[in-house]
Amino acid sequence: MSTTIRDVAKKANVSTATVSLVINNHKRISPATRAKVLSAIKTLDYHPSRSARGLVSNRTGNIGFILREDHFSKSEPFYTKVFLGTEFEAREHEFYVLLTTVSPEFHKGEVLPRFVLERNVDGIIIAGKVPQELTGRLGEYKLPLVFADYYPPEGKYSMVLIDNIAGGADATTHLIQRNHRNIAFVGGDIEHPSILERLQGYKIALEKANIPVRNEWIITDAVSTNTESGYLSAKYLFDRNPDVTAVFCCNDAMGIGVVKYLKEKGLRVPQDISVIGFDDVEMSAFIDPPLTTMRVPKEEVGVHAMRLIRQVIQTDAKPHKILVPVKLIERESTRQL
Amino acid sequence: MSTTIRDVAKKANVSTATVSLVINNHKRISPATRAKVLSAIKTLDYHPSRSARGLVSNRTGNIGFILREDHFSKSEPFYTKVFLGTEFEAREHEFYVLLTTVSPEFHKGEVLPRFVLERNVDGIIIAGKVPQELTGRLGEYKLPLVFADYYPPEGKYSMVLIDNIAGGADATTHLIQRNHRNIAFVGGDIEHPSILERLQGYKIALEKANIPVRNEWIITDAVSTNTESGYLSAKYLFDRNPDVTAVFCCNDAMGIGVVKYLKEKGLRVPQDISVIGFDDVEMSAFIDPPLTTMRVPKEEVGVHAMRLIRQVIQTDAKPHKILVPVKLIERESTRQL
DNA sequence: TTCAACAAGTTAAACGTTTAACTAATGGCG
DNA sequence: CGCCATTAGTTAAACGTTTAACTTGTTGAA
Repeated sequence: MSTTIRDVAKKANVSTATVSLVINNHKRISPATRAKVLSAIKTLDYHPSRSARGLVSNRTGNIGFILREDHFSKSEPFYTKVFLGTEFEAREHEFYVLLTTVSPEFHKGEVLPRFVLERNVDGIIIAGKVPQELTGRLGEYKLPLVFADYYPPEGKYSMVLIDNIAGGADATTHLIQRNHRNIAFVGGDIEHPSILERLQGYKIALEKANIPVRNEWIITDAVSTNTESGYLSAKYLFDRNPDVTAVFCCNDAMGIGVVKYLKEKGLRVPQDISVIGFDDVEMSAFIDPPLTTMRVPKEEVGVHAMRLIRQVIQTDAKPHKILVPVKLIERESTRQL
Repeated sequence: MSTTIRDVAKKANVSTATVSLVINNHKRISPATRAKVLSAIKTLDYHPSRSARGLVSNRTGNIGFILREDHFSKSEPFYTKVFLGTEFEAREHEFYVLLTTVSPEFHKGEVLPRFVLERNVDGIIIAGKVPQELTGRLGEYKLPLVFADYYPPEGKYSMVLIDNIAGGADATTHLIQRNHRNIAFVGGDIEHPSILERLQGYKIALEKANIPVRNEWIITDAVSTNTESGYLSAKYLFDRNPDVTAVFCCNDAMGIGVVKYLKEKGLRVPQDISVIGFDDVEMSAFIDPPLTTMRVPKEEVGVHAMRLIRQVIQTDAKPHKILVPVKLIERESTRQL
């Protein structure tokens, strides 16, 4: 078949153990032998078999990446980009990422991702909100776990999060600085920590500017955080509160829905109503008007997650938290009042 | 550690070979023993180790999925959805998909995806256009290969393709039926077979309707097929050909760019110019006006690709080609002249 | 000179499966 | 009854690595 460690050993006139030690950068090898072995490896184009390695060392070189089905396939390639960042970082360090999606209603009986059961990963990155049942069950296996853009109620894991509070505050402040006072917040699924935090930021900014927080301007009862929900939330909001002049949307998808509703209703953005989103999805630059938003560096989140999981695997360090900052991107959906 | 085949064998009072045979559905086992073994497996919650299996049987249960970096991260989650389809189908059949991206300019010296070198996949799905150098090099390994939404110059592989010719013809016919005669085609990167085929469909439809094909209405020299290129192509087109009344864009991304240009120029869509796209990207429904387009069932492409690769692996059948039909989605960017 | 300490490498077992080759039991047929 | 075929299961080798334990050779301090 293909070349094995034995072929290399023979060619370099050493034992297979030596070859293995070279591959794994063991110190017990002299520079001379190391060079000899490396050259043999190169000329034979040898690559160790993953399966064999995994079998004996219990390190597979794979990282699992778990994502909710609907998060992956939704129009915003948010988690796709997080995944991409993970992939880049993984490649640098000879890891592979096994992506699997889970259904949003992961329930008791459901089987865990196969890579867990078959011990085919060294650690797992969980991106986005996933059902509690899943994280609970996963916790029983003592696989290293890292969360990205979400964290479960029990806080014993490493995670990389977006600085949603600061972002939410910055977005709101942007509107306040443009003389808006009647600023609404639109966010579905308030259960999601990220969204809750953006709301927190909103409140913090208002309070700092001495503007009272009014609950009727905070719409958080949509089922989901997509364009459709944004549309419906906007309808609900403006039917009851015609005096609102600016809307901070918890993400661009909802923002786009809000804009859509406003246009249908005959209100102009930003002349009549200012709208700011969050995420800086690519679509946002192309809708009419281009959406002002908070840019979230998605790939970076993935890169950090991968670094964290490697850390956890190699040096079971204690839980660690990374906050990735966001940045205001001013386009044309907000204006001075 | 975790439970092994030996634990199961002991519990069921049989040899490990028997357990293995049961797992692999071998016929040589009596229903009684089979039941006994299965029950032991269940109570012990046994799952065979991937690594061990892979080592001895040379079947890893993994399928590689190769995609160009820029295709994966681009705003249209086209290939993301193809991947998702693959994942669904894979899960049904106990396969795993290892996704890896390659750089668009894969050159001579560059290393192949690691899952190839480390024999960690049983077959590979290549989605979208990839550098020739890559497919050539991959061909040397005799790994089963299946192409999705692209095929390389040498036609010895199985593939699943979108019926671009019929789709291109249908899109063009849609415009013809609405009395358009001056219909342009906008498509970047004509090297891509899909786009060439859509252009073919365009020509076929025109000829069938006895409308002469005019080369100055066919813009195919953009570097890429994104929104930016669509914008530039539209500029080029309309600067020279103000008499064009409808544009068939080779994909929605370019379509959106075209619409953007037209609006900036003060032309209304569809009152002044009709625009039709291709792909039915989710964004298309949300731009202003919502884009008429040809819907491509993306997940389905992935599902078929996965089925094909399984076929090739299990029964090295001869190359096989699947055509997935597309469907007109009429929205508001086209109108009767 | 002796011997402990170290450096550099080797030996061989182990990882958890699959599978070819073998065995034992049973049944059918002349 | 004797023999062959068939069925149902077992034995043991093999897959390609890693790694603990061992060996051999060298250095340098007492």
